[in-house]
Amino acid sequence: MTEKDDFDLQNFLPYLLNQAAEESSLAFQQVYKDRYGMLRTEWRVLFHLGIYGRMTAKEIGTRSKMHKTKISRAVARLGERRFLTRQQDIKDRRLEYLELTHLGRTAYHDLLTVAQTYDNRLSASLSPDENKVLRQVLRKLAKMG
Amino acid sequence: MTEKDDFDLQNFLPYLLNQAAEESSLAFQQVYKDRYGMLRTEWRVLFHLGIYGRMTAKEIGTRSKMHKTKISRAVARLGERRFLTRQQDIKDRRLEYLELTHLGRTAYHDLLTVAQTYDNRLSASLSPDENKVLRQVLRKLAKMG
DNA sequence: TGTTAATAGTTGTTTTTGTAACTAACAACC
DNA sequence: GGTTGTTAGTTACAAAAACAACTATTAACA
Repeated sequence: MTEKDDFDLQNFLPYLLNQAAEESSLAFQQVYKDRYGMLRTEWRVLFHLGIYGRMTAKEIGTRSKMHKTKISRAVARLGERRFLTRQQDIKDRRLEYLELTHLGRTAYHDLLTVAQTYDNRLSASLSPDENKVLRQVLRKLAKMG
Repeated sequence: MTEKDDFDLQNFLPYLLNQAAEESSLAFQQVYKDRYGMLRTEWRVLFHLGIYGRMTAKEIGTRSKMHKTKISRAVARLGERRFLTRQQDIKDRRLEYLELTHLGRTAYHDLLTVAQTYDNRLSASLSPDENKVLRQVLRKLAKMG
């Protein structure tokens, strides 16, 4: 992409990434939305706790790069619906440890199965090399500024 | 990703794609926002008209897969700010042909330059093979269901 | 032609998100 | 110990997106 006139929106990386991201998450979104009435921020918090275990909102923020207000709201909603419990740290009362309840773990495992199936389906449409390169490059891009 | 316990959020394609998309569009977003007060939908419409020329809102929708209400509002705002003109089709008065004004073309060319520089910078951080595979795979993913 | 269906685009209302300002608790340091 | 600065998390308000219902116009066809 050096000539001005050659420019194609379909080759502009941020645009292309966005299209692929949107398209590829649509079907999964349908599941967590229809089955549990969750938003994207909410399944993300659920998965962070499901995968990495008990942690604070701050830690979720560091790992996911989501803004703290998003996390705060997602946690509040997941708490109301009994998907997680919140427990204040006694030493530092600003901190709250979040942990999935039985209900939360059940939802997590259910969605995990869906996610895995879904990811496998996406992977299957790509060659082994495409898969490897894609994930590797995406991780690189996700880290840049 | 076959074992349940192996699941890593950082390897789940929809999540990974979203992270990369968000990160990679941040700096560009800053430019069209700060320089022209535009939203994502607005620069997209601007680019569609800049690249492909005069067309209707419907055609933009088909090409971009954006919902018609988003397009309608983006067009309205770009019109108010004199970035484009709207001209009703005489044969079919439901249709309106959209076309960039001189002001619109100026903004388009300015942002195009930024986009190209930006895309080049992203490309430069990847190998030629990574670049090729990435774009090819993203286009494939953007088209699937 | 008259009635029904389809299409292009808009508007109104509700959800979500983004931003900034806020509270509560702790830390640092004089 | 009292001031000042930080940090974790929440809340309030403004901006944007999603969704559904709407208008105006054309197409289809009995």
